[in-house]
Amino acid sequence: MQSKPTTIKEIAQLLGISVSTVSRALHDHPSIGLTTRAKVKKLAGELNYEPNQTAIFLQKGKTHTIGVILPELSEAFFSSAISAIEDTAYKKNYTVLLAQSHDDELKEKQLVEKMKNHRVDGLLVSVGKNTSSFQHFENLKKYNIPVVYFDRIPNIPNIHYVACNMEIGTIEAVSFLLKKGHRAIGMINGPQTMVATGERKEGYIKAMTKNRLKYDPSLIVSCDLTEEGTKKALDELLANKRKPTAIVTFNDYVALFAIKYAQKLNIKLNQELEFVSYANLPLINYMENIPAASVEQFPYLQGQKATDILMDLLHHQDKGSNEQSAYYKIIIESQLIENKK
Amino acid sequence: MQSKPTTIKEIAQLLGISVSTVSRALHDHPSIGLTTRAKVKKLAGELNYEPNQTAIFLQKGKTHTIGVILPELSEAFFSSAISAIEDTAYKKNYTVLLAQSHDDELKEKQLVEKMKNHRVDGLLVSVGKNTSSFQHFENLKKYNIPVVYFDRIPNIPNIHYVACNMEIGTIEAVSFLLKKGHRAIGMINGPQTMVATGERKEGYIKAMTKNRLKYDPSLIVSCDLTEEGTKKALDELLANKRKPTAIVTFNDYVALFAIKYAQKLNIKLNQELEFVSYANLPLINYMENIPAASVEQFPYLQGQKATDILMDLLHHQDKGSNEQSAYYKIIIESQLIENKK
DNA sequence: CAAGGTATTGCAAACGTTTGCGTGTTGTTT
DNA sequence: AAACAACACGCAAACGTTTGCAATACCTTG
Repeated sequence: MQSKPTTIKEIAQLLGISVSTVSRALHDHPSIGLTTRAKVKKLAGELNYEPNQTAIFLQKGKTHTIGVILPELSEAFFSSAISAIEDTAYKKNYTVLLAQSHDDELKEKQLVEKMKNHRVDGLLVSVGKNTSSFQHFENLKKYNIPVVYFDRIPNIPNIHYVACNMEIGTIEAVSFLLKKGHRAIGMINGPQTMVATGERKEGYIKAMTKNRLKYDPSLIVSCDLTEEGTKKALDELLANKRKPTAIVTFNDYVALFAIKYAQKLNIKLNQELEFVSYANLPLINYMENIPAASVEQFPYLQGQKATDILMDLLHHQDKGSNEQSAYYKIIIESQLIENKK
Repeated sequence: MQSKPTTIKEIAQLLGISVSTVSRALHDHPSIGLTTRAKVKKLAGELNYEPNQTAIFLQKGKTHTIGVILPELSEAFFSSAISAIEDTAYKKNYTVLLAQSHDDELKEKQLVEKMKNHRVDGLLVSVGKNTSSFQHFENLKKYNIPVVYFDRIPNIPNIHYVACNMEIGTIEAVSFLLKKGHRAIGMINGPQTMVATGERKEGYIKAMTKNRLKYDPSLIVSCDLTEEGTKKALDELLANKRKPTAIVTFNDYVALFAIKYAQKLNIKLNQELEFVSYANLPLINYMENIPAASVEQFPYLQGQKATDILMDLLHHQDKGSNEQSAYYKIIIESQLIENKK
C-alpha cells in the first residue's frame, strides 16, 4: 500500500532509456525526439510522477523557499503581513518557511541559523523588540542570502528594507485635529526607546510648526503601552494646565484603553475629547466607540513589497552584477484614514 | 567575498582524512578516535561549518519539515493556531512550511501537491469552507505522509483530527443564560451548510430539554454572517411572538454586529437584551459593549495538540507498526467564559 | 612470535536530479 | 559515394550527506 513516489529512474528503466533522456524529455529539451518525449510524458502521467524537490534543491543549490522571521504571528499586524507574503511568494512559485522570534534575540539568532541550514534562498525579517545586534542577519550576506527587512527595521546602513514612515501620518493626524478646531492636542506616545516613538513626536512637532503654532512639550507623555500605563498617561494629560481636547495615541490598543477609561470618567467622547490613533486592529469596524481617525500602516502592502523586493533580488543575483551597490529602501507613507462609524 | 558554505568534503581535504570520518566525527560516532574527533570539530567550528540540510533531506528521505495549510492567515483564530504550531514544531526541531488556501478548493489542491513535492514529513490542515472532496488529502496516505486535520475537519472516516466540540460550550452558554433567569433565548446561527451550525443547534436543544423546557424552533434563526444578515436576523428575532431577552450568536463578529445594531435600536444592553457568543476575537478585552460570556474554542491549544499528534505519528512511523488502525480523534471541549468588563 | 581481537579509518554506493560532453544514427549535400 | 550536419540519445559527474562493509593499524594474549 505504501507506494514510494515515482522517480525518474523508474521511468527510464520501464522505457528502456536513460535517466538523462527522461529528464530532458520532461523539460521539453529540444534535443529529444518528439516520440520519446511523448512516451515519457505519458508514462510519467500514468505513474503520477512528481519531481523530488529535495533532489533538485541539492542539485541546483536553490530551494525556491524564502524564510520569514517575525516577532509574533498572532499579532494582527504580522498575521496580515505574513498573509501578503505567502500570497506574493505563491504567485512567484516560492514557498514560505515561517518562524517567530517572540521578541527573543537568542531565538532569533537560532532561527537565522536554521533558515541558513534549510538553505532558504532569501529571508524576510521584522526584527524583535529587544534585538540589539544584527550581526546574525548581516552574516547571511557572506552566503549570498539576501535579507529584506520590513516594518521593524534595524538602524544600520546597507540594507534592503520596506517600512512605514509614521511622520507623515502623524502630521496628517495632527493637522486633521487642528482643522477640526482643536488647539490643545495631546499625545500618548510609546517608550522613548522605540524608533516609532521618535517619528510620532517629530510628526507632531512638524505639524504644529507648519501651522505656526507653538509646541507644548507637556502635551506629549510617554507610556509603556499597558492598560495601567495608559490610564496614568491619560490622567497626566487631563491634569495638564492646558487640558487637551484631542489626543493622538501610540496605537489602537492604547486608544481603546484610553477610550474605555475616558468613558469611566464620564468624559463625552468626540465632544469633550476626541481620539486619533495608529491602526493595528482590524476590527475597529465592529465597535462603536473608536478613534475618529487612524493612521494606516499597510501591513499587507508592506509584506507584499518586501516579498517583491526579495524576489527581485533573487532573480538578479543569478545574472551578473553580484557586486550590488544599490539598496532598496522603500518607505510607505502612512496615511490618515477617517473612521466611518 | 561570496564565501560558499563549508562542506564536509573541504574539512576532510584540509585534514587529509575521508569524508566519512568527518561525518562520523561530527556525529560523535564511537568508532572515531578522540583525537580526530576533536580535530574535526575544531576545524568545523573555525570554518563555521553547518550541515547542508538539503543534502541530508535527500539522503534520509525526511525533511524535518511539516506543511500547514489553512484558509486564512490573517484571521485571528488561525494566526493564533499557526503561532502554536510554529512554537510546538520548533521545540521538536521541525520547521513549518506555510500556505493559505483562501477557501479556494483548487488552490488547496495545488498546495497539497506543492507540499508533497517539497517532501514535507507531514501535514496539518484546516480545510476550506467550500472544499467538497478530500481526495487530494487522502492521496497523501499512499505516500506515507500523515495528515492531521484541525478545527475545520472533513466529515470522513479514518482520519486524525483535533477539533473543538461546540455542543458542550453551547449547552453551557444556554444554561448560563437560563440560570440568569432568561427563558426566551434566541440564537443567531450560521448557514445551514456548516457543521458548526448543527452543533450549536444541538447544544441549544439539549440545554433546553435538560432543563425540562420546551424548545421553540422559531427562536433559532440562521444568518449568512454578514452585517446585513445579522441585522435581519436580529429583526426577525425581535419580531418573534416570544421576544427573546438573551441571544446566542454564531461568533463574535455576529455578536458585535448585533450589539451595534441593538444600540441603534435603543435597546438597553444586559438589561433588555443580553448576548453570549463564540470567541474568535482576541480584543474583546478592549471594548466596552461585549457579550456577557463567550464560548472559547482554544485555537492555540488546537494548534498545539494537532502538532503534537503529527509529531507522534512521524515518530512512530519509523519503528514498526506501519499498519495503523488507530486514529487520533481529539475533541477539545469548548468552554464558556464569562467576560469581565 | 603468531594469532586473534579491537580500535580506527577509508571506500563506495546511495538518495534523485541536472547537464556537459561524447557517440551513434540518420539524412543531406556535393 | 564520400563527407558532413543534424538529430537523438547515453555516460558519467556533480550537488553534500550518510552508512554498510572492508581494510588497516595497533595491541593483547598465549
